[in-house]
Amino acid sequence: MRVRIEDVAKVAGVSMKTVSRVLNQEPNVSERTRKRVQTAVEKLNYRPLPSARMLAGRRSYLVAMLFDNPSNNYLMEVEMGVLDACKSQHYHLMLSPMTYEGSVAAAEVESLIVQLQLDGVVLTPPITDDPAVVARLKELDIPYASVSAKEENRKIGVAVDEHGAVCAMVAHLVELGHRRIAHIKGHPAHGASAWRLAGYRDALERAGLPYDPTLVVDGEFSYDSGHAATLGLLALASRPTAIFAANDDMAAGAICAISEQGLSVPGDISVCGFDDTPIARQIHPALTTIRQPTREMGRLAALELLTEIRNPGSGATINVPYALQLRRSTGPAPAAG
Amino acid sequence: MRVRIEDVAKVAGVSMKTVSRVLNQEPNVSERTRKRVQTAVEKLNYRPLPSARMLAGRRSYLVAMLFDNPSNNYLMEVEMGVLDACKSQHYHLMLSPMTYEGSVAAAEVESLIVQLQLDGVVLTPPITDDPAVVARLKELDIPYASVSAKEENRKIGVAVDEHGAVCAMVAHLVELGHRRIAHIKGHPAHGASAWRLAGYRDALERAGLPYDPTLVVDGEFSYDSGHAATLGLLALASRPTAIFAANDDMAAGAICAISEQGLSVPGDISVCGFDDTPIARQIHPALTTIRQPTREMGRLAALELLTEIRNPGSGATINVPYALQLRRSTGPAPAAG
DNA sequence: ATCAAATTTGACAACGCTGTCAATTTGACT
DNA sequence: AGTCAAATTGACAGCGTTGTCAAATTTGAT
Repeated sequence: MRVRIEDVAKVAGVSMKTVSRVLNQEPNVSERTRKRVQTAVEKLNYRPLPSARMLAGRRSYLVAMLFDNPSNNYLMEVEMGVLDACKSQHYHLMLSPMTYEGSVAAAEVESLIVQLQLDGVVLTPPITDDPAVVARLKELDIPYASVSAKEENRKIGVAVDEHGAVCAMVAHLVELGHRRIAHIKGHPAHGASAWRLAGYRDALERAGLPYDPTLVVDGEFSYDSGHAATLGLLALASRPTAIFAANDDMAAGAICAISEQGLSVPGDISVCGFDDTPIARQIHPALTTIRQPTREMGRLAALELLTEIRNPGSGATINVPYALQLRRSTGPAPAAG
Repeated sequence: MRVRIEDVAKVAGVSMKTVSRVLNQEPNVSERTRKRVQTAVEKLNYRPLPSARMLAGRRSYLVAMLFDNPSNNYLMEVEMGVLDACKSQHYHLMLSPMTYEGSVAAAEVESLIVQLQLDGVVLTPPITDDPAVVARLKELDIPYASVSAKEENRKIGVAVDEHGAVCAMVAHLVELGHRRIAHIKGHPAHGASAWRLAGYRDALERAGLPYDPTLVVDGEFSYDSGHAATLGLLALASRPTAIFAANDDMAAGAICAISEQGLSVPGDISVCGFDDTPIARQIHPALTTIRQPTREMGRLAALELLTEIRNPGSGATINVPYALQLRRSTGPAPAAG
């Protein structure tokens, strides 16, 4: 049979509550009784039952990860990192797909938190920047950590210097001699789209190149949107010699569109992406892109969250490094025509 | 404030116990009251508090999904399905990546089960066919469901008729006039590899075509292995006119290898895969492949597991349908040379 | 020795749910 | 209508722990 706190109390000759005090390192226990209780605990090899403490106490030792699937790959990587962190601190993870937007999502989040007594929440894009959800989280005063949130929504979490990364990428294209560099934007709901566009503009300016609005087209992070956007770009009177897509999927779509038009990558047009998802290595030519340590980001975000839970006010935002992955899809600009 | 079962009971006009019955799918509740309770649950957005049920019942209402990452995409789809099923029955999911093989994995599984008091386990390939893990699970006498396990390891779970699917695929190639059809095998640890090979052989036989061992080459489900295997095939004195790869990643590698050699798909060689992962639509030409309802499979496997937990002996294996996805990577065989 | 204040301890009621078992309703058959 | 068994529902007592608050003990100042 299971050893209960009552049994320990009997052996130690004290009340249940006193045993509980010792176990939870509460103050106001004399050294003598503390010793006695500890001896009894060891003798009986007693371990408190988690569910009973959760029920009686306040903490659930439960953390949720909220997501609205941006990409299976990305998500799985982040998830693995979060899982790592939770495991190391004896916390458990709840996964919660959010299929709705705005107020519906906010209500859903609230019920999750309240009903499961969550100790904290990990947010992944694009939920990181859903104003209703973030506002609700603040109202409920529950700790949350974000992965790649916009600056204004980011208190605790992890982020890469996307702006710097994009600048480095564009600088790489400029170095190869490109002067007409197009950009396919990401989905407007993602903070990343804005950063990447801003990085593109700044890099152009830094290189002394003009900003040409006709070279900046809409996309929404999907393969198809990249394909369609590129077709538009190719129809331009004066074609770009390089395309920087806001993510790899769109870059893959761009490469396909270019090939279909009988042009070569990178011979006629260089293409680069962002994220270094597996697809970057699985298309032809392999994609030049930017790698972020996705899994590590999940791990660090969760770690900061747990720190904050344990010690309110101590969580922070961590910056992780990006890395330019040069592959075959970028090359020297064709001789000016 | 938190919604309790008592509140739901009040709204539905029944007792707490009846609400509990509905939540746990217990028998002996009239359809009318069940509906009424469900409405109240939804209206209040109620979710049972895990620790309270664990404490009161003897179960943990916790199920784990064991995996040794075959592919992020596949895994995430299955996971979403499992999550669906769990949510509908008010169960919770534990994710457990298994990085080791054999006895280490078995020990890890055991400690998971014992420490978390798991009620059941969902197995995904290739763990479904890890003899040590399966044996331990049986010893511990804990319910488990498998997704696409080999027949001998499959008691409860879900599977597609892979053999039939492969036959259909090969028949499609034969219909297009192909006579020299190669096969790139999958990773030997996966049951799927064997089924797909068997399906290939049987389909050949059915079509009255000879089985040529030189046209069957090793692969391990990765893009690179498909690429390498294809190079070997192209170097053959008498090239195949079609390649059936055991999964999409390898098929993508095959297409890339063929293009690199200056040949065209499907003009010179047709290529087809298996799984219909996103990459199938993101390469050029789009891949003819076989789609299995991955997410639904996760859902059904979990559902069967929960059925078995609730009512030992009642879980079963479910067969789900496959679908041939015809795209641009297969076409008529080139005129015989 | 006395009393107030500070410290230490304990009794007991939650916490939110399910198991048990008894009460009630339903329905099939006289 | 009347009977009895089966199906459905409800009352209530735990499950093992912690929070609350009052009781007991110790301490320190006179």
